[in-house]
Amino acid sequence: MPRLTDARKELRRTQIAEAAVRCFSRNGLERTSIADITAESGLSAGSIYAHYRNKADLVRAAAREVLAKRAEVLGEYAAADAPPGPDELLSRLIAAINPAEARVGVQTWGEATTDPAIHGIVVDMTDRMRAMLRDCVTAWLVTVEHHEPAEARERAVPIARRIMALYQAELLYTALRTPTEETAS
Amino acid sequence: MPRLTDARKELRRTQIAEAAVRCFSRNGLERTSIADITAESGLSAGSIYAHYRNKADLVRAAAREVLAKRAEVLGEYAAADAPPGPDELLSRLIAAINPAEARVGVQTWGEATTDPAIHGIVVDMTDRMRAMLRDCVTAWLVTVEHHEPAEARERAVPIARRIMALYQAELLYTALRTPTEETAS
DNA sequence: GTCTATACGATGATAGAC
DNA sequence: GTCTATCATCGTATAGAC
Repeated sequence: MPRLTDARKELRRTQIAEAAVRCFSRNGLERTSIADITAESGLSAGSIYAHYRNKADLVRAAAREVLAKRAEVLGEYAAADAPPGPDELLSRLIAAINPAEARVGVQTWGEATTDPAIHGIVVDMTDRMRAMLRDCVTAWLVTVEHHEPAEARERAVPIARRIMALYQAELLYTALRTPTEETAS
Repeated sequence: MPRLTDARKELRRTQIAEAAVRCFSRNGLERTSIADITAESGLSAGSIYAHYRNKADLVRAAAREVLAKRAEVLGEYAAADAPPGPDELLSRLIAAINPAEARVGVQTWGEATTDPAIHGIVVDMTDRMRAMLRDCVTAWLVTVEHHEPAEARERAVPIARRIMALYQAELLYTALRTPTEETAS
């Protein structure tokens, strides 16, 4: 198996997915047509269908990309030497919010209410983020607040849940209050 | 102007809108076709278009209905003699959440990120709910906590904002964790 | 792998009878 | 006002050349 070819293939896939995300951010998941994505990516319909089975497949990939990027930011904080406290953690998460991705994120929530595939992705990513937040808070409770590890792990759960909730609300706020940017051309 | 006729007309409108909400709850805003709504309401396409200019108009009406119902529940608490504290207030709001309406609510968030009309409705209703929460908390601060009215009004703002955020997160949680009910037939 | 051109299906909306 | 039947449009997906 030629790995180089695989790498190029994957590169094209993300190129298409990123163009799709820009379209979604502007026009929404369903209102975006394949024609819109061809215009945004510079590729053709045939090329897109060579990389994705159908539109739903592309939407799933785009959803994963957006949510994974959010989780990634969080992962960096979790691995930091000096774990930030709950307030600081929330502040940093909020500061890292990108308006365009926030819009697609909220659109993903809406789609998840009816589409099982998207639902799975959203629930999975949300659970993963919450687990990372819990680990982050646990580390803070132990290192800075000098709690016992067992007790810290226990107390971290509701705190992480609260941070997640406030973060989601802020994401919604950003998605609704930030004007859609025009096409960069 | 015959008022009776107007009343009947309005009744039909809500009948259609309620059928639409049930469809939206199952299949989403965009995936629901006019045919779906005719099946659910028992009416015909022609009849629906006699009451709504187009599908977007119907979606707007449905969005308003769902959000207004949520605001209505809150209004009752605000008018109560013994104003509930922040925690109690949030608990009651959460207890009043209806899974089907939660799903449609989250769908409207997604739609609001790209549709100006829906955006206006959502922002308007959110602001209105937050204002009611603020009044509710203010009343509690004055009556139960014996704060000065002026100070209470000041301190109520961030508290109301926090309640709203946690409520929205809970709404999302319900929308995603509650299975879609089958068609009642 | 990528393009152009096209087939096919779905859906929003309308016309006209009752 | 409500129905049935129909139209026109749009968008996904494919076929076939390069």
